[in-house]
Amino acid sequence: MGVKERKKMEKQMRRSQILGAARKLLLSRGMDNISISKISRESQLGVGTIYFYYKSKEDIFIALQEEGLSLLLDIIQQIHGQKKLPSDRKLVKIADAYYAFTRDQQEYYNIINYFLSSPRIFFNEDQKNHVDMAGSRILQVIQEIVLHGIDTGYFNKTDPKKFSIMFWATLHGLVQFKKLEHTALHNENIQQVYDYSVQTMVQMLHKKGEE
Amino acid sequence: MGVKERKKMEKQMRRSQILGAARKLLLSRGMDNISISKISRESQLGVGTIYFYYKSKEDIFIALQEEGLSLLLDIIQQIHGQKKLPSDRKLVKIADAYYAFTRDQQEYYNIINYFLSSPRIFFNEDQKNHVDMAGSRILQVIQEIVLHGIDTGYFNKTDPKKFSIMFWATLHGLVQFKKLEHTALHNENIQQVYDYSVQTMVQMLHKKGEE
Amino acid sequence: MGVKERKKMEKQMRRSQILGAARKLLLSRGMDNISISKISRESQLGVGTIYFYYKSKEDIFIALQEEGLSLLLDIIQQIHGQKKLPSDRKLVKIADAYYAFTRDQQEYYNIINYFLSSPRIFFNEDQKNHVDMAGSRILQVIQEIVLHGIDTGYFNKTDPKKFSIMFWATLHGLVQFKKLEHTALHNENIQQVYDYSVQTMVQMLHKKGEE
Amino acid sequence: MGVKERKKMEKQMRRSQILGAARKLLLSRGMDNISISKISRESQLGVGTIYFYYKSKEDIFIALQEEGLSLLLDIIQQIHGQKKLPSDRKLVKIADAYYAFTRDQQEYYNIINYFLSSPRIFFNEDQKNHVDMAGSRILQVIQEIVLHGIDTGYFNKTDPKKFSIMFWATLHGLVQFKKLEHTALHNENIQQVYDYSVQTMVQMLHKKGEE
DNA sequence: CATGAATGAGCATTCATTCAT
DNA sequence: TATGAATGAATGCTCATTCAT
Repeated sequence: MGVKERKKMEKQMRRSQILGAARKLLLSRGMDNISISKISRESQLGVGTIYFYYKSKEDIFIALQEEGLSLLLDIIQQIHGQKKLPSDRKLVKIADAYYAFTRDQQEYYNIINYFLSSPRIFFNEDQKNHVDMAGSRILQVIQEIVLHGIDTGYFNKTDPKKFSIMFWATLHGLVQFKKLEHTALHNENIQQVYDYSVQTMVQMLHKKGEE
Repeated sequence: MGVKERKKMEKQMRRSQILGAARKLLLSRGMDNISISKISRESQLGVGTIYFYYKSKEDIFIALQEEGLSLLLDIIQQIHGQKKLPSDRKLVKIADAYYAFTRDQQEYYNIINYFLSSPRIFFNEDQKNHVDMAGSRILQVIQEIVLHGIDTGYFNKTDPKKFSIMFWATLHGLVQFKKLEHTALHNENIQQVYDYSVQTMVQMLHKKGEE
Repeated sequence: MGVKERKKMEKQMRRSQILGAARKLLLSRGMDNISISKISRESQLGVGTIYFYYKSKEDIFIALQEEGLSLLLDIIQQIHGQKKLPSDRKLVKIADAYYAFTRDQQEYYNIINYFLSSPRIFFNEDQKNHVDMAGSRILQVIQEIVLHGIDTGYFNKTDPKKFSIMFWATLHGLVQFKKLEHTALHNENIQQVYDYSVQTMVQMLHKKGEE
Repeated sequence: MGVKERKKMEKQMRRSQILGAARKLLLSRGMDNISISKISRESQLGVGTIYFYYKSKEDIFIALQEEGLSLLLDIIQQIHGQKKLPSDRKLVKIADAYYAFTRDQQEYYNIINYFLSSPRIFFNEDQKNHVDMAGSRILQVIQEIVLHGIDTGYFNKTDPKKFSIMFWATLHGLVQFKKLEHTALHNENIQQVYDYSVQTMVQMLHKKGEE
């Protein structure tokens, strides 16, 4: 019995050994520079071994993406959990947290972003469902906040689902514009635009005249 | 001098010959299927010749991106040029046109998106200035519309530049979410969210109570 | 002794378990898609276990070949057993049965064919005797029929062994030509050639003038 | 002009350099042991170079097969060209020549045989046509001989095409049985069976009674 | 007996790039 | 200028086999 458990532990360890190597490569060299043989070299494991634990390169990417998403989700849920915080503050804080995430966990952001924006289809139906559901949790949290704001009469009535998607898409789009700061955007500071946008969207939710 | 000019002309012709082949491959086979040797075959030019005119594959991509951007810019400017159209209608039409563009000119959209979402930095200083200016013109048009709306008292006062960037980023972000329609978005129709978002943003610009 | 016997039984069971998995893979996925690890997965046994019972992939193929041959032999013997059937009818029926076998049991046919047409020598002395005897039985049956035909004065005198080998080789060769039907054979229907050949060979056996 | 021709010559040389290496590997190690990288090593050329001259592994196989077929065809046509030889003697000589070919040019025989008997589909439609047409020439020669024999009243009337296919298939099948000589065939000498079969088939063609 | 983790050579193919002509 | 032959590293992935437990 102890044997079985140890085996299981070791298996877990190998998986994280592989993921560790992949993560290291991801963080140091970027998405386009990961290959199975590089992971093999980095992890000191044979290529066959990599394939024993992950049945394709995509599976490894998925695991990494899930890491990133769950990291982000944790942050967001931690904010969501602050019962005393009013709904609008929650949205602002979440937006800020996302901006910080894209800055501080750049490569995790990159990997999430990579799959979202690539025209290529990387994942089969199963994989897609698996991954996207993780991302869907984030949208759900925002939706819950909006819904709660509406229910308590704090926010105007609006389609909470549509609003949440717009909200998140706006943040997402703005972050991608960051690299245009000094060219197309003529030195307009993206972070300020980001703050402006968040504020604007949140104000939209507030009942006119009340405030 | 006549000689010099002819030489320059010929050089231009070769470049457009190459670009033509690349464009054909882009539109017919997609981004991931362009390689120098394929361009060589398609353009009836030697690989060496390709390299003489474009020093790397990325340079060709950049040129194609410019094409796509200028295509999009044309559409937008054509809308902008409709003097009789009120500012809010213009914004809606531009948004609709962009959505249509991402649908109908998918490969051009993909290549624009590719550079925008890639974590890598592709451009040297020269290329940056040269290329992104095309994208910047789009934002300028929107900005002009917003500004004109404010100046004529049609829109609320708001930072026109920041608003334009937000506006565009939202559209851009939403289009990228399209691929999540059936997973993370739980079958929420993105086009409807897109319309909702455009409407919402435009309404924000309108003076309260007036309309 | 009872223990020894049970051990032997269990060993047989394991072997047939492995063979069952291999057969399933053979019939469903074809020869080229069998690998030890696939057999391992299919049979619910560890790869090491497979190697314990069969010391190589080829050994498993040989076992499958035997299966196929014995399947074919059964069909042929069933025909041979029809006492009332005249010798010439038997030959025709056997030929037809073989043709049907190559069509309906394609993967068994493929594996038999594989060993027969491969330039490599797969068998060690042991395997040779063991395996080929199955094939040899088929020839014996034909030989018996021919011999009986001659003995009863139904057929001309000819070397029964040589004739049988020629008979079988012709069928075998023709089946292999099937894939040339639309190219080298210029749409000549192989089945018709097959029938023609069988008839021709059988007529050769008949006494001239009689019938 | 001289330059162009030399280039062409050099290109031819490279092709035969590659084919030479492939042939050498084929003859020394057998079909299953050829890989592009082995050809690359053997020919002292980079793998990329191989692919520059042959666009796939299959193309190389085809070239080799064509070599073999044309070798065989030459022999057969040389016999066919002997105007004085009666039709039956021609058939016997061709059969003998084929038997000798399978013995003396074993690896060429193996490669032809390999593709004929493999259940796998190696070639696309184009490649198949290309190759099989070469094989079809052999059958045509036999057919011509049979037809000529019939026309001159030397042979019985029979379907010349069907007969030719049967004739060749029988030879082909018998050669494949060679490896069973000491097992399934119980030491019956295949060459004798071969001779017996050829004689038998040729006699069938002769008018009864005349001879 | 039975396991299944680990291996690493091997596969066909693509590619951006160089360079002698 | 223009060519296209040559390169060889790189890719994702499979597989038969071994061996410590």
